[in-house]
Amino acid sequence: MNRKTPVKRVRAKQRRLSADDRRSEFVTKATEFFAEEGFGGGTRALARKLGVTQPLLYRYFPSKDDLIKEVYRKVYLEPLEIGWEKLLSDRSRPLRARLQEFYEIYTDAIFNRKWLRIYLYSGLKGLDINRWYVGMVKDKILTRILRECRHDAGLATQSRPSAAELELAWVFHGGIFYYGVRKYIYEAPVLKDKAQMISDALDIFLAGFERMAESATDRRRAPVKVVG
Amino acid sequence: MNRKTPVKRVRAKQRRLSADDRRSEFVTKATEFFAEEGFGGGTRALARKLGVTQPLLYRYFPSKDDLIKEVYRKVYLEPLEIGWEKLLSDRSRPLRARLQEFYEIYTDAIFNRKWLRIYLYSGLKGLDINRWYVGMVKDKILTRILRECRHDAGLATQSRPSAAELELAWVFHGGIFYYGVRKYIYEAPVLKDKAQMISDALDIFLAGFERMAESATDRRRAPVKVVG
DNA sequence: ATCTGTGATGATCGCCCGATAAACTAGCCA
DNA sequence: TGGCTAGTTTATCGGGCGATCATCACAGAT
Repeated sequence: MNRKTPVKRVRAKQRRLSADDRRSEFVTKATEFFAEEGFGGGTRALARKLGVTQPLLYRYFPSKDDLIKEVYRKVYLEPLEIGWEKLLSDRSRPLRARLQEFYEIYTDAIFNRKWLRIYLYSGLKGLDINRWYVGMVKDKILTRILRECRHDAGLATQSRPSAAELELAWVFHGGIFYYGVRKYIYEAPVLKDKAQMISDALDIFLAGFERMAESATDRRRAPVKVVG
Repeated sequence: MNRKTPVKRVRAKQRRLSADDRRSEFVTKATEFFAEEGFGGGTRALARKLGVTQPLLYRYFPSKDDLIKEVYRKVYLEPLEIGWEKLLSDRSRPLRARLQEFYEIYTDAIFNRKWLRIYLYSGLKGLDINRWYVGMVKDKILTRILRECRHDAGLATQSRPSAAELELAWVFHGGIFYYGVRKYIYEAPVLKDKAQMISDALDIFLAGFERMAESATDRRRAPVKVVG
């Protein structure tokens, strides 16, 4: 911004940061704060963490709710910067390798205490942005994965995935997601090697999909149902 | 319970319930209340829901925290009344049928808005009872399932499950659990037929376990790892 | 009918919360 | 140097919170 200061740059300014920098710094720290304390955490405690006084927050954000909304925006948009669309759909590479790489990168982005906690808090509040995210996972990740699986199995890729297919993908996706919850929310011991967990989960998902595809090809029936 | 009342039982008492009944009624309603509002919900609003005044709560519970603890106890112990130990270990029935029935009953017990919300709230707070429950799922459910799987595959059942086996079971279990989260927390559309979801998930889990067991029998190697 | 113990309430305390207004202060330009 | 403006703090308000206490109301014993 308006940063001239031709000379005398010697002493860095200790406070008085530019408004934009200050704002984004506040949002970043507020994200960590609310991740730990929940959104019931007080503005005074937050200000203490920021090293400023509480009323100063209200110079940058009209209300606590507005600050919280910015926290959501930041957190929810973070993992979207990966650009997974191309990664998943790049048919010059084997499907399994694409899926393995995608889930390694995706979980690198969301498997941390901060992201998972804010995600769960907002999910419990039933916020629109949470519903939006879940819908996006369905449309941009699971549907895409299923289309690639169908292509790989030599099936038609036009039609939308069946409800049973989608559920299979959700259970697979949720199983991986729950690894992060166990590790960072429950703080329970998990298999150290995240990549191997993904690999094993992929094994059984792909095997399951093939099986479902076969039984759907042989005759037009619902997937195997062998309840005793 | 000094409940004599030899005659005159005609008119049921409209208020003035016995202390124990009142207490458990409070805990039940408080569970619903905190499930919706979170534990930040106020005692006044809770009392309004109960149809009494706020100070009355303090006649039955020394503090809000004590009431909350009773809510936890009630919620966490609820699904344990099933008696799954025998169900899972009854080798007179086929393994798959046992697992199918167990997960249908277990999810009947925990897949509701109340249970899942309280569980997630307490998980985010990092409460001991939550850690205890996660450990119990591991020891009493997953380890047992894996032992039965090993028995079914003709493997030794003495040794504790390997970390990779446990992770496989966790991903499977977590995938099913996440179905409930999607339905009752995110309120997202899910496959209507819960039993079929369980059946499909079981298919791929059992197939995955067999595969892992085979590769572990052939040579003592880690499960297939086919990253391209 | 009166007494007594307990279920239930009204009034209130001290505290912390989100938010506001006024006062102060540091950097910028004439 | 003397303002002007924007960043920051001090003081404070109204309100809701958890919790307490004195008081009221009612069922059962006498």
